[in-house]
Amino acid sequence: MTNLRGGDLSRLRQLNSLTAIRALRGAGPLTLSALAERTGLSRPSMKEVADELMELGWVEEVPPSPGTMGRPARRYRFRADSGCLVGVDIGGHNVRAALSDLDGEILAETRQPVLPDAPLEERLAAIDRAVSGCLALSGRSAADLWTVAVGTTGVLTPEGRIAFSAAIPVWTGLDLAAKLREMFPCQVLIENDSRLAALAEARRGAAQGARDVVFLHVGRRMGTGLIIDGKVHRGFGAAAGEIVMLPEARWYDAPEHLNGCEIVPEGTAPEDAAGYTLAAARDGHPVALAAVDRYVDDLAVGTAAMVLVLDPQMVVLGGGFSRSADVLLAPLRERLERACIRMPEVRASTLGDECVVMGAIDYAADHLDSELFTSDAPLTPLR
Amino acid sequence: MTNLRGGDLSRLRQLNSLTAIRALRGAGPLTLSALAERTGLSRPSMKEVADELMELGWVEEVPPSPGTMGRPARRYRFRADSGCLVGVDIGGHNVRAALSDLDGEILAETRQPVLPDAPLEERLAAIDRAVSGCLALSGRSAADLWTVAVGTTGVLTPEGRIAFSAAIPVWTGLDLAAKLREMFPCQVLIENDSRLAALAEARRGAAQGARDVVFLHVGRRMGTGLIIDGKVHRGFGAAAGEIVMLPEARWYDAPEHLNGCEIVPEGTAPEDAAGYTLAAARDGHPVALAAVDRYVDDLAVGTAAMVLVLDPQMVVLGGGFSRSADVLLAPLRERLERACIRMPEVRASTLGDECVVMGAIDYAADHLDSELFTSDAPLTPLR
DNA sequence: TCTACTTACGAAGGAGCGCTTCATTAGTAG
DNA sequence: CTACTAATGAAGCGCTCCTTCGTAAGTAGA
Repeated sequence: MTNLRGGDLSRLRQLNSLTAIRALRGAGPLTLSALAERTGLSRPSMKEVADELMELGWVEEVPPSPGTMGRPARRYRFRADSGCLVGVDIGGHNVRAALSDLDGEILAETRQPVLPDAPLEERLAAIDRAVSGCLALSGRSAADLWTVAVGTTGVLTPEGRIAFSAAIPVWTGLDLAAKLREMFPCQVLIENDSRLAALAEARRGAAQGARDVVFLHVGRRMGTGLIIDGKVHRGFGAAAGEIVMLPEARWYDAPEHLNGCEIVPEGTAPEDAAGYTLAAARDGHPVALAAVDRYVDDLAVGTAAMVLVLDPQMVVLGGGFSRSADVLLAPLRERLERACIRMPEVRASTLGDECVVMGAIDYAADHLDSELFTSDAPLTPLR
Repeated sequence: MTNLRGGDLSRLRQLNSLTAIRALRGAGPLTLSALAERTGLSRPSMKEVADELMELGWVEEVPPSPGTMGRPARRYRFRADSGCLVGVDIGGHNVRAALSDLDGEILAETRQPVLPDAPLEERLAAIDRAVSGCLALSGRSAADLWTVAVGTTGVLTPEGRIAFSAAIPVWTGLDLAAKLREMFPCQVLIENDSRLAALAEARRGAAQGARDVVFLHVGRRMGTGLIIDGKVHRGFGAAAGEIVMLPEARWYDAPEHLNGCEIVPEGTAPEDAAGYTLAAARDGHPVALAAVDRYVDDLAVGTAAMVLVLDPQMVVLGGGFSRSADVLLAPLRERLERACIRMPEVRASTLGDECVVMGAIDYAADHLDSELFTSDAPLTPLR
């Protein structure tokens, strides 16, 4: 919209090349005729565009599909393998990474355990190992890396520093963007992990197709991610979604209802306490059920606030406790039904632990798309 | 982005024509050379484009500006007067309307008083009178109308029905979109009034330039409007911003602190009570100050919720009570400072009573822009 | 009033891109 | 082996934009 550049003839060719790439990315290999039909170009013109894209390395020919009437048509496909994207999830206990092709198709995944109080260097080394592992698994080299997108716990600054992280003490104050740019000689993107999880759910998970989504990370720590108009909403200072900080929203202490439930046996590890309560509730234990009730009471307040503010199409329940979504969903729906003007769909996450890395990859792919399709620069040759 | 249409040569011309129109709309009359420079086209090509736009009626020549060196250059301007937009604000006590040219420049304004409990027909007639008045004042006819954008109190449905209106009882359940389409043979848009006020503040008022804005309508009724990424956020069911419905946000009864303050003299009209308290607070009356304190305490809770959820660049205080913004801003800022992770700017509305009509006009202009600049259809001749 | 200077205008020639058309080629079906 | 189908490749056309250059219409100064 802000673009005030008029066009040259070459601009038209560029437009058509991009349209062709988009068509190929949307559907598998296509023949020239199919491409021409989809892009609205004539076949001869389409041929010329395709030749150019082949020469630049963006597109390649695949063997014609046999068994058709008439002369077999050439087929082209987008060379999604000519680069790769990496998504990283930096959590308290694990660093996860996944590698995908340029279409976001996942090719390799790794996980590196880290202690929450591990020193900075150790965690950064784990990131390095996780990414290297993905590259090795998929037979790629660092030179193939186009974009590394990282999701991390904590409050970020717009520039990619960690303003504050409760889960990873040494993280607070770190200029993560700078560190990562030292490590990876490619585009580096940083986002909050809940926001990336939200994106993943909106693209491949429970909220597929929805353009306005509220993602709730329910676990020992509460977090949220907002998708607005199909995009991650980060806010002016990259601090959107932090309603957990508002006492009246009753989120901050909500998990304590589950963690501190009196039926949890002495000596249970703190990270397993809530799971114990939720499991007991599933079995119908009255004390556990009461605890879950109090938990959902609190959870519903902050959730209703977000729903009333945003009127999203869907609310997705993710995070550790969402493994017990069957216990939580019904009472949450019931409370929201009473509190909200328009009741959104409420669903459980379908992506599980890989949620954040997938969101990171989607985030990287989005960024790539916007660079490709909104830039005025002509297409550059690929290696 | 979703557009998969490749381009013809004519598409290139269309692109360049639109670019030229946009350049002309952005800056006043321009010479051919200036236009060529801005659009990146060569002068001869620009000439051709300009000729075509003149022929179609989108652009006209203005007399060359004298007193320059060299041969005086032709100057062109966008014919913003070749159509007009109307914005309407349907409130409880008044129907306001404003008429603008296609650039959103306001040419006429009218106001029609209506009683809150007036029958439906009477209010619709007032709308008609308000719009006709604008047309008459500006010497236009209904045929010049391109778009009518209407802001109204109440909760809307996405289709333009009134789901519920507390301020205008007969409004509830009305298919306003259908009624208005009967009345006006042009594009009709309907939005919530607070959202349009928010848009106006973001475009011409206190929040100019900000892309993420929370607008608070503080008055006898509370309301909000959200601007996200520069656009009105309406939500999936057109019910965004209704946090007033959440008891924990403490908005619903907040005005009562001011209305019901004990220093308000017996017999004061209900609509003047809060103003009395606020005025007394400005004069330092301790009881009034305490009431204002309690009011802002409540106001800050819901506001903090929205700020924490969205992390906007700015919060704008509008509505009836914002006339006393000097009394409210400082304590509100103080509370938000404590509650929020990142403190947004907090400002008072600068547009006053015409806020909603202006927002309606901006809304109409946005709609027109998106129709113009994203459509694939070639430019049509203008009468 | 005349000349020099500045700036815009307009016509001519050229290059790039996409379109249509049509003969040719490479398969399958009987 | 022939008929049919569908893709290919080359030729010719038209449109849009570009560059270049001579001309026109003003101002500034002698």
